[in-house]
Amino acid sequence: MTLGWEEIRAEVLRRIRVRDWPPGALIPGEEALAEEFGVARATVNRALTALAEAGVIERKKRAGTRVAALPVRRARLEIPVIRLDVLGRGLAYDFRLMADRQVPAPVPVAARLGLPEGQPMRYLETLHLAGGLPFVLETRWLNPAVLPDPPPDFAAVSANEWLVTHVSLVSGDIAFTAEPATPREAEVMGVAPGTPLLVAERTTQGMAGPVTLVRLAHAPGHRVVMTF
Amino acid sequence: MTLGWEEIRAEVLRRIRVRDWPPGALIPGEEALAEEFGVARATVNRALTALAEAGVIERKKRAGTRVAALPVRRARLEIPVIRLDVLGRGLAYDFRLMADRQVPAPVPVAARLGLPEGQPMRYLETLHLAGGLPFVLETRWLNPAVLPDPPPDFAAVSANEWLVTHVSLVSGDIAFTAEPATPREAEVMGVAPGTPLLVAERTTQGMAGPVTLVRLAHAPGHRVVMTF
DNA sequence: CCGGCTAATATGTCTAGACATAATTCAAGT
DNA sequence: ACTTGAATTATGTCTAGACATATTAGCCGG
Repeated sequence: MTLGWEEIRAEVLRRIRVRDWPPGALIPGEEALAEEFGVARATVNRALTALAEAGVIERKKRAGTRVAALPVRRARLEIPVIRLDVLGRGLAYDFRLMADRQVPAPVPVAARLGLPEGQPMRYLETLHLAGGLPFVLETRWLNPAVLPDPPPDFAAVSANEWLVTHVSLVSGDIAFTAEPATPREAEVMGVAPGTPLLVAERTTQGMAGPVTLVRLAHAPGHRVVMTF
Repeated sequence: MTLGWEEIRAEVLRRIRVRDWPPGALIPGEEALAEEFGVARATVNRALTALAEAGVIERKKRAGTRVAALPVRRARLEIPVIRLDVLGRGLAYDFRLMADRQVPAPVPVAARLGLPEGQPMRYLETLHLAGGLPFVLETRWLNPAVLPDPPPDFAAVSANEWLVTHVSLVSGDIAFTAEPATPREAEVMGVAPGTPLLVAERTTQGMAGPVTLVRLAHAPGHRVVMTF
């Protein structure tokens, strides 16, 4: 039986786990491991590269490879389109466009996106429903420069989904916070004002500049789950 | 100038972004791309493998490579040890061990970890401080089977940090929720009961079974930030 | 028309060898 | 002592070719 790179990764990981190679220790070079396992150096390299990406080891040219002393655990969050998220929970999906206006960007919004203050923006408020009940209230500021002419009908396709399929998003970030429901959120979602809501705030940048700032206020009890 | 795999990845990504290759479309095979870019197939493979890991494309043997129709955006969360998280914010770190008891596992805890009900467990309550102010209240159930004899002094090293460096964690998950501060949390953290708190609940499994279930209640206003 | 076998094909992985690059060590030279 | 530069070394990447594996398309017999 001949070894593949995944088996080598597993074996190296095992030795780290049983503290054969304790945190901070230097592990043998690729050449030595290749000989030990009877494979080409490239195969060892593939395995170690994968472990480095996972944060288990740290590699430096000339200095060699060492076991990460304080392994940074990385969790991956897959952010699906809201519709698929709901369907994935076995619930019926629907949404309602609650507001759609052209408004000058308020200062905090403009600042977050790096746009001039007062720049006209599309403001959208969409309530996503799961099984007929409020699931997420989406409050979105959209840079109209990214929209085609004529603009899409966000009452037919949710802005969430239209953007994913029609705009090339380059980078962005998400921040999760716990916030008391605003009066508006309380009213729309049918909860008491001040109820703790899990809020995700996302900004995204496209190729041609800032695209959107969106606040997703999740219904009480919502859990965002990640595995590592 | 000769092309490397990162440049090929960038070029393929560019073509996807400008919709040269729209979502759902089949892109040329590795052989064809290799010829076009004047590199070996392995180099193209390296580039495409990276894009597939990022969720931009989907690859299947025989069927070829196609642009992901609904690109699932993946965000990565790096979970540092709390001490480093605080120091990284430029604040002084300290912690206080508020409780340390041996208690039979309550049903929900035992169930979440897959341990028999009533199993004796170590219960730890640690308040982490940033700049002298409450930062996180850590409520931890720890499987004593993973502890050495004699057990470490969690008043000297926080359980959070001791576990990372001394126990090989194999897998686990994190869930974020927004919850009203319990009376205990309100008292310890100096906030009004019911204040929305961002709560992270983590379970981790080691090689020799379940390790710990921990609830991290973050001070109001805490943001968990991820980039993608 | 359908089920199953077979051949074709694109990706997945491996090898052996080469050169590139970064980082460290150590020897000069000022 | 301090700086500069060259040799060394481990990882990073690339090549050309090979075989492995999954999946599909098509053929063929019932």
